[in-house]
Amino acid sequence: MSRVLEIALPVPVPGTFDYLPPEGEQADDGWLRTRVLVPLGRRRLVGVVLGVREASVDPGQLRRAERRLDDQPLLTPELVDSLSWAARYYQHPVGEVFAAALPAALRHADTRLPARETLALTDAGHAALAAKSPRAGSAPRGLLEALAAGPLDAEDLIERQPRGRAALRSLRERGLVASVAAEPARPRPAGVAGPTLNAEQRQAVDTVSAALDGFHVFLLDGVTGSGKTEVYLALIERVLAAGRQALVLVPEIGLTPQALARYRSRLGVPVAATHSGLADGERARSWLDAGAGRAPVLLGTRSAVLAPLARPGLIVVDEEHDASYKQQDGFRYHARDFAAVRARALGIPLVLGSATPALESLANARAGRYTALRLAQRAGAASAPQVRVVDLRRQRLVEGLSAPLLGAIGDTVARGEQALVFRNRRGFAPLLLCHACGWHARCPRCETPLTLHRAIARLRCHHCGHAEREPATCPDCDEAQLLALGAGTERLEVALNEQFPGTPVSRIDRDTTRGRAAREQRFAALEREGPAILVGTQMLAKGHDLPNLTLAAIVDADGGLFSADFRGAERLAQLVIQVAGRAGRGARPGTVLLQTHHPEHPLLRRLLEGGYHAFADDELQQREAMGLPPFGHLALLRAEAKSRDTVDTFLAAARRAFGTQQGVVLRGPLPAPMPRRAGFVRAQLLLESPQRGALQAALTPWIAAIHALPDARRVRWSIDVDPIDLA
DNA sequence: AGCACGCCGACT
DNA sequence: GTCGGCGTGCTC
Repeated sequence: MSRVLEIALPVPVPGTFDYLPPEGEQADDGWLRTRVLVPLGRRRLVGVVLGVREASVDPGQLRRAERRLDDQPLLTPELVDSLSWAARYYQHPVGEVFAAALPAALRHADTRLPARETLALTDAGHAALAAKSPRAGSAPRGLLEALAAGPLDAEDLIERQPRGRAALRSLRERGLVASVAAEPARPRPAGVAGPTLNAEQRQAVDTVSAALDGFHVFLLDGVTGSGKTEVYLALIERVLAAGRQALVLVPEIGLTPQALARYRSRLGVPVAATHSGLADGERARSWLDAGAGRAPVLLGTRSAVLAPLARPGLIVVDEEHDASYKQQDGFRYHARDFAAVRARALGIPLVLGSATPALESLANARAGRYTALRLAQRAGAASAPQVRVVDLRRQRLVEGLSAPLLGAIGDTVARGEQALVFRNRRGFAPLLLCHACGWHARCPRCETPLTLHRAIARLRCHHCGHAEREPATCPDCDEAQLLALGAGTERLEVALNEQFPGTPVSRIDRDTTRGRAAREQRFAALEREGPAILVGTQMLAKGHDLPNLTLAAIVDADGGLFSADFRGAERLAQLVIQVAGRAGRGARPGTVLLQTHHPEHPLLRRLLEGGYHAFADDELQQREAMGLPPFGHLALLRAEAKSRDTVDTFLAAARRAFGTQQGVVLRGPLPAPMPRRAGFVRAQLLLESPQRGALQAALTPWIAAIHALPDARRVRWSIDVDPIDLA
């Protein structure tokens, strides 16, 4: 009778591995939820101890763990349970799920976390402050002033000030600031009081506050500008007052320095953050602080939902409809859905906020599983924007822009206001065509048309990154006349510059604006500017408030109306409402123009006449009739390989392994919407069931069988439970 | 995923 | 005669 450690290891095989404890040590409960270093084959890996139990095989077969890496459990029992559940639900190897939950800095044995450093003014620093030495308003000055009240944590200090890291380096070099042994000054300044809540906001806060002691999901369904964040802040204050923690999830694009600063200044407590802009060590520190209860608030993007919480009190998912909550590779979890699982396990409320809730969430609210809280009033003076449709049929167009649209932009800038032109396509033109022979530029690896980027004279594949020079003549027939068809954001920028000479045109897309900081800078500049035109992609639809923006235009709504994907219409409706929300946030009313060849399309009419909820009613009916989410449940088995045959053989074998299952329909092999990508051939099988339980029951043995298929090793395959698109 | 083992082609 | 190609199999 020897007890063994059950360990989750980052290898793509289902299940855990058993190890004996190191020589001379006992496998007792003290090992639970710690990280250990173990040998696996020729390698040494870091794993997490999920259990301690009697050996299920002959202990003589087992190897010994090398050593433990943590004195204390790193995860909470609830997190281990929830992640184990997620591994089963999403059909992903449990070791990889735990590896995904650990911050990168903790996935290796040689972890050395940056020590916490407390900084204080030196005598020279005090003197400089008194002598008003760094210029008022400069970043170094800001840091000195912050330190005047007492020593502060280094990272905390840096985040209080734009360009804080560079400023701190210079202060250190000049000997004005130094590391000290003291604790950071506490208590920090009390939170700044927020605006008085309106009746709707108060009602929402009261309703959730009355339910802080148990699991409940609230859908905070509030129009853009209705002040959802104020509701979150008021709730978090109550949770903090009760000595508990709050976890706040925001979309990838939403975790701006401003947003973070707002939470920090309003709550007056340390707010730990996790986002892609942070160094690994800092992310790990936030994660550990949350798990140890040192961080009262954890604010982060998708993966923050995988963090441990020592004293959980509330989870908030802002903009819960946002697609960035779904992980699209590896462990394909949905952070909003996993937040619900954790809130239930933790016995705490979950608040989902959105102006355009996902149809899943609306259906849950309608079925009574969630409690809907409505915020219908725009806060302050802002009034709802007016939406107008521009019928594109038989219109003369300038690079896709109609006369009414150009007229509206002209009027807007003439009034000294700003206009936003939204086009979901980067580059100059999505197609380069030979007028003489019909040749068009295609990606050799994906077989899709290449996008022309004229400014850099290159053709680029937006699916795999392939790039080549823009040809001067047709490679097939040598004809000089190549036509650039269609208009992306780059071409719109050129056209708008020609149409509105003298008005600054600013393009905001992945090509012009890489990274969070660049985006913020662009927006910050526009916040102060007078008349301007912004052209760009999705990036424009959210984020920064631009008070002087009064016109928003959607150049092409037809893509969403006739999308191959079942979520196309939902995405378009969300985009229209979100873009509309960007116009007229200040005192002036906003207008939204929507260009389409199908002004009579029923979904568009419903959206414009009845609003998002009327649209959602119709769309939900259609989904129900078609057995699609949220009424039907889906899982997608994707496969790709260098040769078509390999993919087909694998999917045929997977299909046979499935057989037939009660209440689950298997469709396919279907060609993927992108049948070739980066030199790989792709295809997929789709499982559908009206019952989540039936789908799960069928999936578990099937995935086990697929792991055992010899053909599975010849392809790259993955399973996507609850896919958000079929691409 | 790594990392081995293993059996067939062009090279010092 | 070897170096190395990637098919096959395993990892407590």
